[in-house]
Amino acid sequence: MRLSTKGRYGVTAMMDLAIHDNAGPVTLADISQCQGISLSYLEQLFSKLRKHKLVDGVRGPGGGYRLARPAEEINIAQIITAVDEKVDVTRCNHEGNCQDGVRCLTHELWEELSDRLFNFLSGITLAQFANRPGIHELAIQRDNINGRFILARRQQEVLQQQRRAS
Amino acid sequence: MRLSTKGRYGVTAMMDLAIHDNAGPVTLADISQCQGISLSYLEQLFSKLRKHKLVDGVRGPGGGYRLARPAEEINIAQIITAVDEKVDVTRCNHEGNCQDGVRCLTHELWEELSDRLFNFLSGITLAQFANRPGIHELAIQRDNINGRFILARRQQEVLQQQRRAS
DNA sequence: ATAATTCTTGACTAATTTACTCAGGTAAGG
DNA sequence: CCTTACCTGAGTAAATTAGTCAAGAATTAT
Repeated sequence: MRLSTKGRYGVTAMMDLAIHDNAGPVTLADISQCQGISLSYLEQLFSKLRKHKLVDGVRGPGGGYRLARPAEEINIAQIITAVDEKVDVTRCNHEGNCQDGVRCLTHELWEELSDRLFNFLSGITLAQFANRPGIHELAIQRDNINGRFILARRQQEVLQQQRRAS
Repeated sequence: MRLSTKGRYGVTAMMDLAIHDNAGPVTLADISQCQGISLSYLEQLFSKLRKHKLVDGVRGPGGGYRLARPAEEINIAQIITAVDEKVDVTRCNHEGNCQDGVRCLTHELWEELSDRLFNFLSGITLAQFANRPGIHELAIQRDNINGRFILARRQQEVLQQQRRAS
């Protein structure tokens, strides 16, 4: 049982967008350099994320990608199915023709397993992780190390505004 | 996110053993023919299952494989880790050196995900599925169709004994 | 004994999937 | 109109999967 890098890269990148959500679009070049993922590969992944309405692309200078919805409404299962095509452990893709055209003895097991897996992953949203205490501060540090100065500065501003407000 | 056939075959085959647990050892040739899995491939899988003390091999005529422990004490996670090597979705195998030797921003996410996945799979035992109502009767039907007459007969006897006892 | 049965092991391989690269677009902003 | 950045599709090396093939070792039935 494993998650392909596709799925993992997808979630990691989406987490990046979620953390910088209030600081404007994030470029793939940034994510690529910062996380050590090939740019062209990221483009493929984001093409799928876009088709599944999870991100919006903003073209031109100052552009990049941003979440298509609030981070509260995006969960891990959505991301993984978008880039990885499936969260399904049955042999027959839920069709029930696993053994000689009939459902095998363990078909129910796999169905139940898939469903419970999916529910489990659906219950975890981007917001749950992005809003953890200290994660934004950590992200700013990282961004400065990685040369994402503009992003780090905008992020810092947002944070200070929030502090003044509270 | 997917389960390799290795993991699925492993669990399916173990389920077969669990269902026939009280009817003596099951041969790989039986499982192979009945479930349409290559014999040599099954041998590889069972070699691993044996090394992980999940099954016992009984050589010679009338031999086969049987569960090394009660079905209550064998869970899905054990089987999958035995044949599939891992239930881990981190990039770094829990080592925390995902990004340039340091733990990446989402390392905790993957750790938590892996742990929860593992716990989830650990909670499902072979017994839970093998003891479902009607599953033994269904297995006997299947066995007769598939020419596993000896196994079917022994199974039938055990069932009748249980009925008399209750 | 010896033949039949079944597990046991290891080396080898075709096919598929993964994780990319490359080469060319297209849209938006300055 | 030029730079930035998204967007798309085709191709490909490496790894993994899902096997095959061949030989041997232990056990039981005759």
